[in-house]
Amino acid sequence: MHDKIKNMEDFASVCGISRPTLSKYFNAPDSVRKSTRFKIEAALEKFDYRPNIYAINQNRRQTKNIGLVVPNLTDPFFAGIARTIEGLIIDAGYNPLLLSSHGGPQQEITNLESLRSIKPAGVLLAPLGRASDQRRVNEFTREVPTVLFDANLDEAGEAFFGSDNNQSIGLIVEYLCRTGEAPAFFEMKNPINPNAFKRRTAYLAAMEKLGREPELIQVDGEGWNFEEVGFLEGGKVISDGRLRTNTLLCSNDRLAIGLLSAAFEAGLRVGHADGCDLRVAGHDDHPFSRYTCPSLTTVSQDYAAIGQCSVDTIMKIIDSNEKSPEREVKLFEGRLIMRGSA
Amino acid sequence: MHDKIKNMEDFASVCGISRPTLSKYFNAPDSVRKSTRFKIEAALEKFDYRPNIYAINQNRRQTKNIGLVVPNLTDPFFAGIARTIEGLIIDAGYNPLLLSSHGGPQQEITNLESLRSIKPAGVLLAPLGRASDQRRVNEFTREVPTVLFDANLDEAGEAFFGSDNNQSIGLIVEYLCRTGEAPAFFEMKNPINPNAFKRRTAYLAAMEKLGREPELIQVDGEGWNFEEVGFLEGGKVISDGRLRTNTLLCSNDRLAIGLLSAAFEAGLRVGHADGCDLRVAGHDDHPFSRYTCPSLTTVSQDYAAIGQCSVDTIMKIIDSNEKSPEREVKLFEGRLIMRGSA
DNA sequence: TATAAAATTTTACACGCGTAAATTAAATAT
DNA sequence: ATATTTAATTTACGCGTGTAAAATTTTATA
Repeated sequence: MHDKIKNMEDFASVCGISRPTLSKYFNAPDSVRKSTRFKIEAALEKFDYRPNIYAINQNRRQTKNIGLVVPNLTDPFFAGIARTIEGLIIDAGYNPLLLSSHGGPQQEITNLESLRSIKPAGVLLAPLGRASDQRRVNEFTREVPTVLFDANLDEAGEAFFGSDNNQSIGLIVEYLCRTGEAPAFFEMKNPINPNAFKRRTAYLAAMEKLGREPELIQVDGEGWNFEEVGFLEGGKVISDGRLRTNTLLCSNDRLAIGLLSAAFEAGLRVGHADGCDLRVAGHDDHPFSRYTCPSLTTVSQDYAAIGQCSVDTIMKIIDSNEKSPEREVKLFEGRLIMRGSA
Repeated sequence: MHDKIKNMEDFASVCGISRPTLSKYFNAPDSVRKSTRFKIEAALEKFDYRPNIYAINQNRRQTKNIGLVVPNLTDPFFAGIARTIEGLIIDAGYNPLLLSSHGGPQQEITNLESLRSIKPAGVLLAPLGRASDQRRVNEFTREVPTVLFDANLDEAGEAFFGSDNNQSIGLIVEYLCRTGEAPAFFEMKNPINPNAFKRRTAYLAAMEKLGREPELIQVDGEGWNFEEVGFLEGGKVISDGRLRTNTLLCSNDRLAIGLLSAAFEAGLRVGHADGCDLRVAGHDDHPFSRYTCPSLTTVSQDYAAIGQCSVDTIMKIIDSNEKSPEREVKLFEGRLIMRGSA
């Protein structure tokens, strides 16, 4: 049996080359002579050695770590985005570290703190939004190159990429108005997510543009348990007879999912077919929205593009090694997903 | 302004004590004299210093890292479990590292490899199951203290904690038989998850015990997109008139969610009320199962207990610093969650 | 083939901390 | 108050790597 390889020194000697050359190889295999590269790779076959990641990162100017913080991994929507972005980070040759804030501003800060101790080359942050501790998030983004996505925070980070709520809400409002009664807007009174405000504003603008009378149905409810809010408060709205239109546009799919459940229990038929009592639409194209009863008409966000753009940008910042003079903001268009509910 | 604190040496000098004493403090604040502790904490207020995590881990015999690998974070069920366990790991004074295998055996091995380079004190692994590369997983568990949960693998790891499928399936089969027609068992022909086999067997045993004729409805479909399988194949089963009973027990909630959607589109009324065409039950108490139409009757798994037990056990192994002679296996009972669908 | 230039490898030092062993200080017993 | 025990602190060394600068080898040019 071979001797135990304990460190790069040992491995260098069985390769027949010096340790620093090995170090070069591991950082960029093509940076060593082809003949030495073959020697190294032959030895790698025979011995099982891998560089100590702690020793590496202690000495590198920069780690190869990229932090990825999402507001809530329990939401399959964010879980899906996280997965996509993870893949992009790996493709870029970096090591993603996924953290969830679990809906809490304290956890969000804790995540950033623990990322800081890992000295990441950059961070992709989907902040909680309104609930975020803006001061401390800002503090963090001044120290670590950060790109925000999904939810914007005032002047935090080097760039922001998200959805164009004006366009996407406009799209579905236009569709709903064209195919039936004008929609009322169903949302939480005090939404956590800043996109919620944007969508409310976008709804009002879209209705005005179409010459329709807007109607906001703002319900109670705190926290991130949107389905429950949609179910409980939606149920009240239905039973109280507060609906003045047969069409509801929900601020997001999760509210819509709860609302659909409430409508079902109230015996209402939801859909655009003849004989239906109610049309319900959502926003986000949540993974589950295909399997609601009826399936949910919604607007999808272009998360392939948002993810790609976020990763490209953080890479550019890392490579250029300097803060860009101005904060880049780019919004991507949504796509109408027509299904059974509206 | 203060001088920049670059390392523990610098910080020790502004504290007025030696560096090794500081090191002791950071590893266990109570292990230093109270007077020196006050000195340190006063300095911590004034200066912002935190030990370099890479230097720490390079020198410690053991890191404080615990790997946590789940088969698929996109599934809110696992996302919820992961969150629970993460909290328990933090409470135990360790640092959780969450990785998802995204349903792929290759990714699972990649996750274990990347965990190994982090030299974790222990790993909690919910394996893919049948799809796992058992040989390589086993290899890993021989090198790193590992506790399996959710899905068992033959003799891998120091312990396994999961649900007692016999008990839980028995529970719901008994309930369904008692309150209506005996259930057929709806599942995938080639399920990925080993729990699926256990549940099938448990169903057969439960039916036999009750003196009923079992019926397996095994549908095509690959991968982890269970809702889609439930929807597409469930739809076929319904339209082909292959149902000989009005009661279906699904191998898991996600299949049931898809099936409910298919039943809805087929115009079937699902539920246990008069005039309903079909009863559908699931297994797992998936976070969404409350909001299906109708809400899903299911069996909840005791994940608080499974998580707690898994964490306690890995801690015990880490503390005792030795592999226990025999592999511990413990199964927890499920609880019937009665809702509208059955 | 000799020479210059470029690429590669080696030398030498640094990184920031953990920890065993030695020393010193505090607590307890006499 | 002194001797003894125990706890806290310091000395001294090592961990496994990155990297600048020096030395060497290879390649290109004449």
